[in-house]
Amino acid sequence: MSWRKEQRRAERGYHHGNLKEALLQAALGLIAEKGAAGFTFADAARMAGVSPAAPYRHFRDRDELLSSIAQRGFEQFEARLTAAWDDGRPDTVTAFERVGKAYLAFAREEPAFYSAMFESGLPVDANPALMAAGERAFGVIRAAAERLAALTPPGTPRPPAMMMALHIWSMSHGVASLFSRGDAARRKLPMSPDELLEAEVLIYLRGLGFPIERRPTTKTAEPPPVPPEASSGSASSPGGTSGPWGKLK
Amino acid sequence: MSWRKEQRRAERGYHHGNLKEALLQAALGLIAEKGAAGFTFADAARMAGVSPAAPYRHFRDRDELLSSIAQRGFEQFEARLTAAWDDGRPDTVTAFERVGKAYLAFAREEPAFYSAMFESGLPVDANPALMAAGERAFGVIRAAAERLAALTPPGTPRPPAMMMALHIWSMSHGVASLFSRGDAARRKLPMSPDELLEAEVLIYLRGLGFPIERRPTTKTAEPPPVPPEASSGSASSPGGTSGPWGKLK
DNA sequence: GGCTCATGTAAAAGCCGTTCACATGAGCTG
DNA sequence: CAGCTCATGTGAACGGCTTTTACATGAGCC
Repeated sequence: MSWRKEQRRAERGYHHGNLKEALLQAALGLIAEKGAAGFTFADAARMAGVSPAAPYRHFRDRDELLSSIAQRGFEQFEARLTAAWDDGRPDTVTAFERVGKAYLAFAREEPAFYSAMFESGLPVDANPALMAAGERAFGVIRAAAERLAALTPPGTPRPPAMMMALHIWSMSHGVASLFSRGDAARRKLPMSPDELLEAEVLIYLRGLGFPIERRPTTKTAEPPPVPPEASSGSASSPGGTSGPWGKLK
Repeated sequence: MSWRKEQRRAERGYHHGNLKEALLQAALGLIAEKGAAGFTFADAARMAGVSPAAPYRHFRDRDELLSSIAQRGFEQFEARLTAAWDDGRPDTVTAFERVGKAYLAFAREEPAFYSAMFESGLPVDANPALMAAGERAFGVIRAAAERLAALTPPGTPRPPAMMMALHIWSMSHGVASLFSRGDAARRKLPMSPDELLEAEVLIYLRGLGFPIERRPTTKTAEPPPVPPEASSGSASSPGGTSGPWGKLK
């Protein structure tokens, strides 16, 4: 019955060699499976083949492991947002849209990180490193908003970039939390979360004075804001998703 | 040492008389204090002065108690949104703004309910009654969006009301989750969550073609969209909060 | 007055987080 | 290579939580 543990130990010796990393990986899998709340320190230890007390050599407590994962999550999040922004290429609005998509994609594809980052109830402000990592991720959005704000058409007042960034963040986060995760994703929607967010952002930008076309067919001087690869996984809108609400009504 | 328990029992007899309600109230307080994750079935029992097994006579398990609270929360949420909407009085845009404010106010003033509703990780779709209650609350936003959509100025295409409702919901939820709750509320912001959401919604509506003034001073035919009572608790914008971004920049 | 059944209790099993004394062996030092 | 040290892992134990089970109580009804 317990030969398994002996076997494990025979395979790897008394010392694990890379327990910290193994625990992080195990936790990541467990959180993805059962959520940040359901994740268990003991389970992670079991999965790594060590005793329940072993993790305490690498993390002060369960929360510190969770924080470590959240921090890694923010770092990967920042990297993905930065890649999506691509310094505003090929044009600012297109890149901006891509950042929003990347936000949703991250929430969808990295549920464990997302969960640790936003749904674990961790005291963010108690951990400076964690807060800084989150700040850096938000910095990508803010930088993009700054570039976008500088682009407001002449004649229209220039919105504060910080406010724009906070608006975009709240839209992305709202859509991700409500429609792009877990059970909520199964809600009946007239459009995909990606399309929903895209329309939302485009309408918002038009409200700021940006010349966004109202229908997929009519175009302005700017190139179409959605690159081809972004249409993957989208069930509706065969006419394209470049307008604020595609072919809907 | 244990005379307390005896005393309790002496006060109320062997049977509690209203344990279910007492447990719900106790849980509400505990969740407000320590979050939905930190709340404990045993604690609620202790607070009600009964043994740890007693709650099982009224709730299948801890999750069912949590679900009950979430359901009540959605009902109160719906009531508050309905009151804020006030059937679109005195004008549609004003009432619409008030609904957004009510969303944030609920998140702020009823942290326990909000926590159970949106942060507890409950399997919403597994509980039809809970899902229905949530649907009814969202119905208020949808109804408001329908009225607003019917008001789009002539010449501009009419947006799908459902999409508008989802957009408004995601904005409200995003702002509430990120800036209006717990530690996140302590983040340094250039404006209050209320102002942030108000500006966001107004810019969005302008993007849909609604004639929203760009500055507090310039007015259109519609009355100012913010009633006096809404400015309470707002630290900045002495010039009023009626413009999409007040006196900022 | 006596029955019944909803409601509460005590005890126990199984899990988890956390701590502590102790075991192991990797790597340095001479 | 011998021996020492210290990081890393173990086992046992404590208290707390959830949930189940057998038993106790007494409110309401005939």
